Amino acid sequence: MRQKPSVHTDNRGRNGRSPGRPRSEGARLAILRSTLKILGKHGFADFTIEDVAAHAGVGKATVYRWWSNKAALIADAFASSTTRALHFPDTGSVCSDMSQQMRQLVKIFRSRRGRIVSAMLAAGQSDRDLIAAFRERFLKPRRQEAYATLRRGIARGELRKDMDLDLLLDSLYGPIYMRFLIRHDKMTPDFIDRLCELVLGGAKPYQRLRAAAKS
Amino acid sequence: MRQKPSVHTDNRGRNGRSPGRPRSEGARLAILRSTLKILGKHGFADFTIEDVAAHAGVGKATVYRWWSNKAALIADAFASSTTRALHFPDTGSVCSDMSQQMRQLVKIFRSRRGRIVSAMLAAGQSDRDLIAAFRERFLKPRRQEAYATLRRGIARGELRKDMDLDLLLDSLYGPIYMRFLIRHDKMTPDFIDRLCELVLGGAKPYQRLRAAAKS
Amino acid sequence: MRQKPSVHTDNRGRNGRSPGRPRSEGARLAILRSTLKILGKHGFADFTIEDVAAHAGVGKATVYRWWSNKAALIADAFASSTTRALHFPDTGSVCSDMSQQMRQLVKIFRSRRGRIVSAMLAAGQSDRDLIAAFRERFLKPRRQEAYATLRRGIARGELRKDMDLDLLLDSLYGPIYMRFLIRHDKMTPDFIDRLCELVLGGAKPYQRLRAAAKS
Amino acid sequence: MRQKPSVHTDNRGRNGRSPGRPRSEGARLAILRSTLKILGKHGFADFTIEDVAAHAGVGKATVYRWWSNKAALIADAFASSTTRALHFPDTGSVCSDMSQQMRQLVKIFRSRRGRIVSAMLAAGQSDRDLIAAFRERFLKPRRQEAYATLRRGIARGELRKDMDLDLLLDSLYGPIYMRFLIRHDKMTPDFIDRLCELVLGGAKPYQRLRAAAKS
DNA sequence: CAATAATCGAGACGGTACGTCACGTCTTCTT
DNA sequence: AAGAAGACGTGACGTACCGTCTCGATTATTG
Repeated sequence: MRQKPSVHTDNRGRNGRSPGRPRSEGARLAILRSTLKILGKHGFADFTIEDVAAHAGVGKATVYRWWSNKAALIADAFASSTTRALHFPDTGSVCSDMSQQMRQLVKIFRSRRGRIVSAMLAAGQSDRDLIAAFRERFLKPRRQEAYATLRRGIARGELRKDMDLDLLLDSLYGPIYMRFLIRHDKMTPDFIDRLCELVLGGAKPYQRLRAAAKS
Repeated sequence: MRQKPSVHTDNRGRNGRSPGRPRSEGARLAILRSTLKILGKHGFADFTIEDVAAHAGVGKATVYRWWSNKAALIADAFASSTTRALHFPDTGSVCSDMSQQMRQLVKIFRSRRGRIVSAMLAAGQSDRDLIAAFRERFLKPRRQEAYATLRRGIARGELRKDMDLDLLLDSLYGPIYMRFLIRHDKMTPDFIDRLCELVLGGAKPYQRLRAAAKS
Repeated sequence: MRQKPSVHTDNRGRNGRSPGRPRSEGARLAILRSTLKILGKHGFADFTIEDVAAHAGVGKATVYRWWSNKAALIADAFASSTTRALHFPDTGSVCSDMSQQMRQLVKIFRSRRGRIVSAMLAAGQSDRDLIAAFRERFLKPRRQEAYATLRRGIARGELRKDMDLDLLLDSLYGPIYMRFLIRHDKMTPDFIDRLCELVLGGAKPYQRLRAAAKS
Repeated sequence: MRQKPSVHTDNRGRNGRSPGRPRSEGARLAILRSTLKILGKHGFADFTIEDVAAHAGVGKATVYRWWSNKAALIADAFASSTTRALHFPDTGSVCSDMSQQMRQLVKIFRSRRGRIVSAMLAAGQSDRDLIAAFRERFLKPRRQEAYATLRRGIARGELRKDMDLDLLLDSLYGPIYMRFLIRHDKMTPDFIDRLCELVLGGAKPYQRLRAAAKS
């Protein structure tokens, strides 16, 4: 994303190829991999394009040819690091569906890849394209799945029909992001469980409240 | 905070003053003001000490003499910008107590001072001292007040007695921070209201659930 | 001259032609013309092969295929710019023979082609092949003609029989080159005349000195 | 010479000093010395500011702070390398006065310092300030002395009273510069002697010609 | 009142990374 | 096989800030 646009005018011929030497896929991958590695190791503060190029065995100009600045490179690298294993299970209970996925997210946040996420969010605070990339590439795809999970919960009568799903999701994930970024408190599995219980508890249909109260 | 310690060996004489020219209060204030102004205008990305010094009409060395690095300066400037008007009212209802304060917070986040907060959180991602300063100077003082507000709610029977207050506060504020930093959704008063309703709804005592359901 | 030799192994077939596409004469000429144009306009300092190729509508590789480096290209371009009109007349007097040719040389030096000569001499200071090319292609051919002119003068008794012709020619042309390169003084026709008079005056046979003195 | 002018606005106070840290004389000298050393060793072609800075143990910015480009640096370095030993003796004969100095010049041209001169003249072909510096700093001072030497010759009756001294000097030095730059012939002491004889021979007063012829 | 001492603005210092440019080579498709 | 196109690794360019330093000037306490 956010490559230098002028370069990408689509002046390819009949056979669907631009003239000239084609872009080196090897260089592209090496750059993205080095970006992730360096971000994960040193964080954003001493992340230099020069390091990336050297580590990838690539000329600096090749980096700048395709990514207009640090932010674009980080966004692309982040997006390319296909975050597998963040899918939502279907256990028959919203609460456990959500908490299982949230635990996976926390696991990522605590891993070396978490540094990349925090670097991206940090850099995004002075680069609207970058934060937009985070939303589009990371947040949105997962939200789509989350909607489905929550709708199953509604169908099963676990959640109110008129619930604002975005509000609900922010209430579930906001606390995680907050603890991740401000680091004022732990992100334990227990925290996740009680968080789900609290928030999803507030989203129960009113008729179920009575039943819950009776039990 | 975090001044260079070696310089401040306490060799003051009888009358409680060091010899030599005393520190210029004017310079100190000019530096802090310039810091806030530049952070508010350009964010953290192109915030330079050189700019601060020039803008404050001060030598660079004067900045470095009193603040050991960018982080210390930002933290100090941030702390000095006494955030008035974030106290918690006592209306007799947790929900409205909290939502009123949260609305004030959102108002700050949307103002030019919000850029300073986001700059601080961004910079904090690669500087543990800085994020610690944010916690100590900004988060903690307000948390203390918040605890009191919530405890009043418990006393009034609006919240469960065994409620984890930190979890509850993170559930209330996390979504705000998340929307503030990721900017994926609005931070309207209505959002605050429904957020309080949802989360505090999940924190009601079980006996009140029955009552609520009946009504 | 000085093409890359390895490429030019003489593997031509029966009909005296290599297989494959023949070299494009159009490209060759366009490159040489662009070289001269750019050298004449900008001098050697910001003369780039990239410019030449772009200006000639030619791939960079085509330039490098036929000229091993900048120097070779400049030398070739310079040589190709057939310097017409620098022959020596035969007026019956060495002095006027020489001065007429020297005036033509000065006219060239003062024209746009002069920039090319000075670029070549400048570049030659860090490239022995280039300065050698200048000698072989520009200086030597004219020297051959000059020798003939001077020998006619000797035959006519205008110059000493044992005169060192190279010394004499350097004494005549050296001052021109010096003023051309250092630009400390004018290169007027009058300068040429008095230069010839001075130097050729010193080359007169001694017996003529008496005669000259008597007159 | 040719320092960045804006920096040098003379805003010094009463006591004749600008505010701020004064320029480091050590750095200045180290840079000039490194410049000469590198030019003498590698010539102009692979003379880099980066090398100069590294070799002088100096930041690149310090070089650029005081010299706006390569040319200015070379000119300054060249000028600072006070070319001792190019004075004109007073032997009582113009011919030997001149030839002795010219031999010294040739000795310099053939030494490592000759590379510096040729680099300067080469670079001067695309930089009028640089060639001007050569004239002002190198050529002119020596010309002043040369005029005196020649005038002594006139006074002694060795040269014509109305001789154009600039023409005469160019006729003497032009051939040396030409051979130095084009390298088509030797610069031996014998060459110098015969050059002086030829040119100064052409500058003798007419009455002396008779005498010379008689002998 | 002089001496001492620490701070002040200014700005040069040795560095490091920046983003750009041209080098000379290469890899593609076209002629 | 040579052509145009254009990406490649390399390395110097000139700039911007970093954090440190060295000036003269200023402003206090100490003797």
